[in-house]
Amino acid sequence: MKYSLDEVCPVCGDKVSGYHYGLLTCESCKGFFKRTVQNGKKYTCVHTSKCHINKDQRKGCQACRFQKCLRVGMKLEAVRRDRVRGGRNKFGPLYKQDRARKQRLKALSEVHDSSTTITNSTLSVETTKVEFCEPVPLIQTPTPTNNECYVTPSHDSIWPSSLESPSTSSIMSVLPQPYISHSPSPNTSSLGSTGDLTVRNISGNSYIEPPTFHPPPDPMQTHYPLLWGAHPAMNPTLPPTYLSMGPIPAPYQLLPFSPNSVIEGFQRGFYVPLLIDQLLKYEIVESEIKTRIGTSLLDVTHRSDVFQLICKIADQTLYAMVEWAKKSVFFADLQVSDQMKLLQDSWIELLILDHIQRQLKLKSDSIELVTGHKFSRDLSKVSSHCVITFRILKRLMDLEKKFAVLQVDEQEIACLKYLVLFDTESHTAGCPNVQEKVNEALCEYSKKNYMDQPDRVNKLIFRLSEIRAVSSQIEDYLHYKHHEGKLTEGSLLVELLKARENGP
DNA sequence: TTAGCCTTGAGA
DNA sequence: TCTCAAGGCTAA
Repeated sequence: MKYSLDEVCPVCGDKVSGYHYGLLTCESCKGFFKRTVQNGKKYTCVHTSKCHINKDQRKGCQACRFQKCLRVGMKLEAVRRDRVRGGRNKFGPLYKQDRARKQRLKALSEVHDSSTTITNSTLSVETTKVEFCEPVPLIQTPTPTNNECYVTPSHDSIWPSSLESPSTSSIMSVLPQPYISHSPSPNTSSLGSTGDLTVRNISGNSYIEPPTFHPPPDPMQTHYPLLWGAHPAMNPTLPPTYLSMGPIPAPYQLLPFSPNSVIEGFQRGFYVPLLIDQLLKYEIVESEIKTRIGTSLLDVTHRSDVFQLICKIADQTLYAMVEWAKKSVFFADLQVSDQMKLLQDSWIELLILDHIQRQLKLKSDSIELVTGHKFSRDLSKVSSHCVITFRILKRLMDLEKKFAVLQVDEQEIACLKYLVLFDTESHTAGCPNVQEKVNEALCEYSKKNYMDQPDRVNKLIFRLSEIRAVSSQIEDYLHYKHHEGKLTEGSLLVELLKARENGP
């Protein structure tokens, strides 16, 4: 099988040699993944579990390399327990499907080299191209902490054999896995398993009363002024670039989701566990974001304007997201260092979920941004030179479609956001079992309200691994754009991007 | 330990 | 019979 030259290993960027353990990877990552799983290797990241993996640096950190293998979708269950050689496994149809999809994409990008149409209900229609760029190798500047990750040997695997993997395997890549563990962060909260939360039992399940909100302390503002210290206008030490970008964002307004929403656990005819109701307590007000973006970027007529617009929207959404998180159940009581760690790890995925949520609400034929700008969904109009952008857009739209098919509701989205937010690799002591609690509530919600869809939660959880894969691509793309000088220094987006790269 | 090449064998 | 994704081997 020949693979096109632009096929790169999603783990390290090297040339792919074929499908290995679930996806197209290079020979070395295939071997690395196999060795790791077969021999039950235990790796420790000497930095912050955020080492950037590329062809040159892939040998630098085994822990992060293996993490990335899992993150991009390499499948543990494809490593054979019995080590039998040859033959095919159950992923054959998956590979076939993926191959067909790539063929279609390739055909599309070869045929079309025109532009993406951008329209706005209030603006004149202009044509522009969405930019395409390949990611470049990145330099990681780690700081010392201790994070480890290990796998149990494949002969101890829970899979009965390589050819029979449980249907729940997709969950393994998202929820805390028996295969992977991380040593706790040195900066951990004092909150215990339930801390000062009140646990009450409803229908055999435990739900958590919301903790009282304590504003996080300020010491970290010095290091993360944008993330934790409101707006740069309040802080004259910050670079002036951001200040020139638009109106000063006041603290974001967060409206209660639905003041009288809980009536004995029922909401709009749906049974809603109290925990989910708490997750929905605050929601980001889009009009606020729009207002703060101002009018400077509304007249989008050029491709660079589009990128700037998207960055500005992301930046302002991030401000709102930080405020949302800081007021949210579980999160509010964490130490600031833990809060930041969680946000640093999840902001891209949260942005993706936010974007998908908006598209689900609008049900529009085009992709609609918070500013009202509309983008055609016709990928054939994306320049064929921009392979990465094409792939990101395609994957985002595929994801969105899957959410639409499932008719994912806002309660479920709220749960997914929390699962993403608390998908910490370091298992900080400040947020024990949050994923488990949210997962339980989601299962309960799904069981009660979608009785005809017993595998609905599995499907939802699987979407998270897809979101994670796209976020990884987006992160690489943003690093490239940053390297190119296309991102605004001093913006929250850049701050988070750097924090993710460098660690705290 | 890594990574490139080799061998194997089920399924198309 | 061919393909190709598993595991194995081995030089660096």
